[in-house]
Amino acid sequence: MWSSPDRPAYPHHALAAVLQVRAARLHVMLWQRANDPFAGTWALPGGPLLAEETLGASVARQLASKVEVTHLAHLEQLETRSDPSRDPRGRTVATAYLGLIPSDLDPTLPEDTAWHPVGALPRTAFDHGSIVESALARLRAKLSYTNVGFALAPPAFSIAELRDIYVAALGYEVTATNLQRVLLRRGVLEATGEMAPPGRAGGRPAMLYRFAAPALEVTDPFAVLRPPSNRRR
Amino acid sequence: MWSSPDRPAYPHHALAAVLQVRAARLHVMLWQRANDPFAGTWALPGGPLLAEETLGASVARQLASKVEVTHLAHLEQLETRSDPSRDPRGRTVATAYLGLIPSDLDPTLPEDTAWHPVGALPRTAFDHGSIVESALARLRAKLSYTNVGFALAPPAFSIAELRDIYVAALGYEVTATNLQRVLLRRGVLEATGEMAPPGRAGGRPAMLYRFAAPALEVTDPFAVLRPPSNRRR
DNA sequence: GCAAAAGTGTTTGGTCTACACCCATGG
DNA sequence: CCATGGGTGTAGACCAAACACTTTTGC
Repeated sequence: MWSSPDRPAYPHHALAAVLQVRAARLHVMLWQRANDPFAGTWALPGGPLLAEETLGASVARQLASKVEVTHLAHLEQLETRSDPSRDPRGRTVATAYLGLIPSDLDPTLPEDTAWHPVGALPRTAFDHGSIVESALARLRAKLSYTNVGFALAPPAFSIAELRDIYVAALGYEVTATNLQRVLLRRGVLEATGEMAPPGRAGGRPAMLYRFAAPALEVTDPFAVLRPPSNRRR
Repeated sequence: MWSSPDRPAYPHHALAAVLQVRAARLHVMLWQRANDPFAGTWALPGGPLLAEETLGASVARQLASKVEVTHLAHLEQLETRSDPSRDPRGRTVATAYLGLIPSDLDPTLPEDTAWHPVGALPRTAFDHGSIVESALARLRAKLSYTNVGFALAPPAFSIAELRDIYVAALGYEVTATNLQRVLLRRGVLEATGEMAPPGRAGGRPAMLYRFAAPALEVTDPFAVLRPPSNRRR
């Protein structure tokens, strides 16, 4: 390390707010601290940034002890927290990431780790509660103008299943009709050609869809103030 | 410091991409490095995070040596860069901020510091070129769905002047007519009641407007997938 | 045939773009 | 009274919300 009095150095942590829709509710993965400070409260998975890794690699490495990394369909940087008093033991800087896991996966978690509904968090450690809020806000915003849904949905799904995922993540009602039309028009979804078997009570079998792109894309970049159209030369 | 081999510590830098519209073009403030590495190239203002300050305070402090901090109408965190090789001298982590200065101000800069059009950057140091790109993307996105314009515009302005600012920042044409209507309908702008004197060539005098709120607000949060309206009970 | 569930047709409302036109000023 | 620039009126495109209606299944 090449720190000095006027170039002080601090341990840097990488944290992850990993979100998944489970049983029609959005959950966040937390682990329960055994030791002080904040013993007994719940914290985001994470840990120190090592010498030769980027923050992104660090988050992936730390999460590997919780879930298989291949289950993470999306990972993006959220924000960096630097309040000198955020850790009572001494100064740390922490960079938080948002991670998303498709709803069809159910990774086996370590003993101390569990899913918690984002609407009913237990007592949280450090500033982790407000980081979860940030993650939630980011996800909700991006569901509207990107295709992030791909990271919450299974590989194939009916529109009704997708609607349940969006409702859980957004926290308000969305109709299947409009969701289908918005996403199909934008080319975010495409039909697989398969059908889902009807439920036990009968009903028309649902067509199955998939997300057209397996990575994040901005699908509606300009809310307003669009660039001029080129219909006139 | 309480670092250890498995909790390594790194100097942490705070950087600022300060943008301003000058002469109808968007510029970024850069200073020219006198020493290696990257001697002669241009870098973002910034410096080490000190022991008792937050990143936000650090950016403000570092910028104070370049411009009066009161000139900064807006400052927000952008992203954190952690590539181990981003500084050839040794590992650093850097958190970049976006700063905005209204177009009517012309702070006197230090000798080594100058404004550069974002469309024609000189050779840049470290990863600072790509940080400027990030800042630009963030500003352009937020011009569309927030009132950030307040941080680029003077206290009062005609719609034509505001349009010139938006055109410079967005990089494409915007008509004064539509800009006025969009921003007035949303309540982002309000008339001051004053008029601008007509130009030397005559012409109808312009009404002067101001931004209704002096701080960042999200004015169009949901591009699509809006929550259901409550017009029916 | 009837209930259940999926999907389509259609209406309505809202918002933005584009462009024609009208207004207010200096020479 | 005409050129110059600012502002308004209005038509058209597009998009999404809402909701009625049709389709397809199990019983």
